[in-house]
Amino acid sequence: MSELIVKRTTLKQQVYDYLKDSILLGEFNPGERLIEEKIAETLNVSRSPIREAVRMLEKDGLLNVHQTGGVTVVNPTIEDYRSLYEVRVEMESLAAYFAAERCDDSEIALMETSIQEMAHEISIHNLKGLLRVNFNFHEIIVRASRNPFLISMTLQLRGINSFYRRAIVEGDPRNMENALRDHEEIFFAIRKRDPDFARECMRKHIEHDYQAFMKAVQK
Amino acid sequence: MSELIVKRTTLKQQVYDYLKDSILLGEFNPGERLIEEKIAETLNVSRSPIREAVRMLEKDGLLNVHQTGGVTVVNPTIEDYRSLYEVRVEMESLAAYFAAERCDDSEIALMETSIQEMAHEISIHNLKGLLRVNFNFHEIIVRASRNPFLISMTLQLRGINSFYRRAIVEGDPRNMENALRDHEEIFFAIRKRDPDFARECMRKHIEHDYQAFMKAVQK
DNA sequence: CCTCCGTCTACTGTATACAGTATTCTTCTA
DNA sequence: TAGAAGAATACTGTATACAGTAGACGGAGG
Repeated sequence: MSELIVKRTTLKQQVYDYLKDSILLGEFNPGERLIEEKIAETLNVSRSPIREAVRMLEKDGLLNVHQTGGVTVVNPTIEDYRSLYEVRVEMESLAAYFAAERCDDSEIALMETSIQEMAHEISIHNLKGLLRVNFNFHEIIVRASRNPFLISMTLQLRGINSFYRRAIVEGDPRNMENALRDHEEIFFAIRKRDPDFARECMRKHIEHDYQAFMKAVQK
Repeated sequence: MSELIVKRTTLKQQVYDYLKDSILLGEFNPGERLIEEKIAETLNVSRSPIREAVRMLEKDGLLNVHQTGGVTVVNPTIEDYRSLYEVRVEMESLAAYFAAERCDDSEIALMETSIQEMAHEISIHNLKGLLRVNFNFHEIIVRASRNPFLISMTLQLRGINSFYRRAIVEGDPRNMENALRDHEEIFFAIRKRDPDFARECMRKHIEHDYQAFMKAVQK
């Protein structure tokens, strides 16, 4: 019975998920070359689904194509991150604006829960949990924007952005306390249904994040 | 000798280009299902490169996956276009802002040329040329933003947006005259190196475009 | 006439095979 | 010892083969 459900996914999707997770969790080093045959062997699948997954990750901006064929894990420069944040600050601020206009009560409840969870993770110094719950808060807001393009593009940027992200937390514990305060502020603005204020709060928050990120990466 | 250059492209890339053009030029109808074997036969290639091209177009948002497998050409609703413009207005305005800060003289010259070409295409009522040169102007500005993420995402949105675009021109010839005036205004702002003004001009322009688009699509 | 069930077909998902080209390694020469 | 040429190897790009499944079609039972 549950087998029927299990079988409802394709190998190419599983490979895609596996590779994406591996890249984002740092199990492949930035700049490292990916060999189709090796992955095929590791996962016990043929190269066909792998090639398709690779093409998708390429479009996600997580893999670079070598002109001669073959792909490497993306290795963003400081300059790339500057560009990324230039766009991210605009997109997520816009998302906060729309979220304040459009989100429903259940989403507001989710945000509140997320903030509580974040406080908890901070108190127990759980790095992995912090990263997860932080991502989660932003995702709730972005999805509350009700704009599929904004959602997919923001999440794509977030993916690329999550490379050295753990360094932010490790670099200075107070970063996350500040982030929590930012989140609360954003949450209040959205709950008050004040789009412009929500937008400004988010803008400030992403700029804080940018500064923390840059400080953490300078190493 | 030139053969060496010619051979520097893969079938999957050619298939990708072919399918993308076909979709954007309306040679496949929105919602139409694409059959791998048919395309393979048409292009005299195997299904392998086609499958990879399809995965890329899927990520571009030009093909939808059917849960049972198989893909259909995307068929955006009015609501989708509203979402699209919500994002596009923000991204392209931001691009204009950065372009005013960062573009060099050669890019300014390109913009000027593009405007002249547009005036010419209007005077000879060349629909296809108009679409091309209009796209071209926006592309110059977006690239002048020097932000790779902004560039790729904006061009992606533009791709999806180019579906019913010809209807704008066909609907009312004055739309393009207005667009030309908008372009001039944007150009002056960028040449004056006035980022904020460039941003506002672009914002107004995209909003005009949105109105013209919606009016044209209501049919 | 409808609908339920089976078969048949068309298509996708995945594996495998093969050719061609980078890349690496080796060996020879200056 | 450095550098170049050539062979061996490692990968990719593409084609083909095969299995499984969804949907179409058609016939039997109500």
